[in-house]
Amino acid sequence: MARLPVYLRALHTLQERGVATVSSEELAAAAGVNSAKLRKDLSHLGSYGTRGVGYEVEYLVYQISRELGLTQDWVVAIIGVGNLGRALAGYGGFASRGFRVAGLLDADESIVGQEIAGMTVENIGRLEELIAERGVSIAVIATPAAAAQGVCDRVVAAGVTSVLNFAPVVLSVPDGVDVRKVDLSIELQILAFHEQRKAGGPGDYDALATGEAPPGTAHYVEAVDL
Amino acid sequence: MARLPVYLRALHTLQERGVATVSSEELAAAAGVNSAKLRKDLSHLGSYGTRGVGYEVEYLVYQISRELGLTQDWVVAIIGVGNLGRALAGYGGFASRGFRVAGLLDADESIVGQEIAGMTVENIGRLEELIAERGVSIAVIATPAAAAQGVCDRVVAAGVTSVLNFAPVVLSVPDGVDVRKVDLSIELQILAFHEQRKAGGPGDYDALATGEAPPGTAHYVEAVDL
DNA sequence: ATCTGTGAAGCCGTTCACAGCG
DNA sequence: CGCTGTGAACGGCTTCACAGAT
Repeated sequence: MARLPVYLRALHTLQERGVATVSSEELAAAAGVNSAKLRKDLSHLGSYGTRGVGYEVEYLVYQISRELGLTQDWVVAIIGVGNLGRALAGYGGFASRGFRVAGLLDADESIVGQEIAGMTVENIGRLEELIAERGVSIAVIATPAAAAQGVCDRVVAAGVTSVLNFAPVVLSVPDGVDVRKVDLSIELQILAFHEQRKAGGPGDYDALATGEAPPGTAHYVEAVDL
Repeated sequence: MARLPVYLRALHTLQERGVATVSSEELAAAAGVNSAKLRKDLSHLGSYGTRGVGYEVEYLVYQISRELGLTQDWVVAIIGVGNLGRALAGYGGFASRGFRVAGLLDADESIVGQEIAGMTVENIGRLEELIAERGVSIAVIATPAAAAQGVCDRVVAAGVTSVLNFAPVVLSVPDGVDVRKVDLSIELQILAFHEQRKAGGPGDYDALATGEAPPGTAHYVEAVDL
């Protein structure tokens, strides 16, 4: 379930506050979901609650971590060390607790060799070699769009079966490989859509009503990528 | 629809290649969805296809852009200029075409005044003032988790009704305000979950089988934030 | 009495399959 | 004949509501 990480985060917050036990109602509120949904989700992991009382926070944290595979370490490589790759590499929490960054790779010779967040950027030419040597199982693709599919093909050929893609392209991969995508552009566009609905935003309807520039002329807003 | 931006991106790619017309089948493949779904999605915008032929790329680009509200400019403020905020600010495509970054704000005095991507970082104390002056309608929150809710309350009070949240917390907002969340941690955890399922990953089951550290003892993997 | 776990109902998005238009 | 647009069937997720455990 995609909601387990959210529950886990809420539980960690409770844990820090020293809370020992939560009801489904409270936890659901903290996670921003319906309490029935939360109970059903948790019941799929087994019966870890106590009727009349609630869930023991610490125990539940452990069970969800186990279910998510977070009790073992995952070796991550970040490919593409532009602004975003740097931000990812520089984030402290990324390197610790569960996800270990074992490589920063880039194709740009002027970036290769730079020290970033305590790691040296390596040449993407050594990609296959590094993946094998270090046992990388998750690749984070933070390259420009044009390079993403090629990089993806290579990491997959090298044995990686999980890819987190920040490039604004739809990656095609063989069966058995998981791709997840994070796309700022799409999030912004969805917000713009809703924002427009609220305001009944005049700007554009005016333009259309006056017959100003229908289909033709130029690109209307191209996608915004990271 | 959350898929429209994906279609739009695929259409732009086709446009660059000089393709004038696409069938639902082709476009669906490019966007990574089922063709029936694509046709249904597009039919909600109106009848923009031609039976026996397909869709005219340029016309469809315009219609989807309109639907998404991308024919008007959206004014964005980025709050929190850490690694991630910097990456967002530094991305060229962000500043252009549809989303205009009108402010970079931070609470850290040592960052305020710095020039980043051609903009000067401003003090978050002036948040309300800047939002009003510049007509900000979308706030991007890239602060640490602890500050996010406070910042969110302030931007909402200042009139912003769309928030893109990168902080690893569930923001609570009044009705009528849209929040979208981008959370690297959750994406990685979901990947780890699937990865574990594939391999039948021995590591952890071993630990459990040998009775090693059940519930108690320490935090198992805390959430990873940006 | 309280709160979990869950059958059952309801709802919504997806997919099928074809009618109808070009 | 090809391809869109769409009613209808399907399936999964969500929510309700309550039985049952403590």
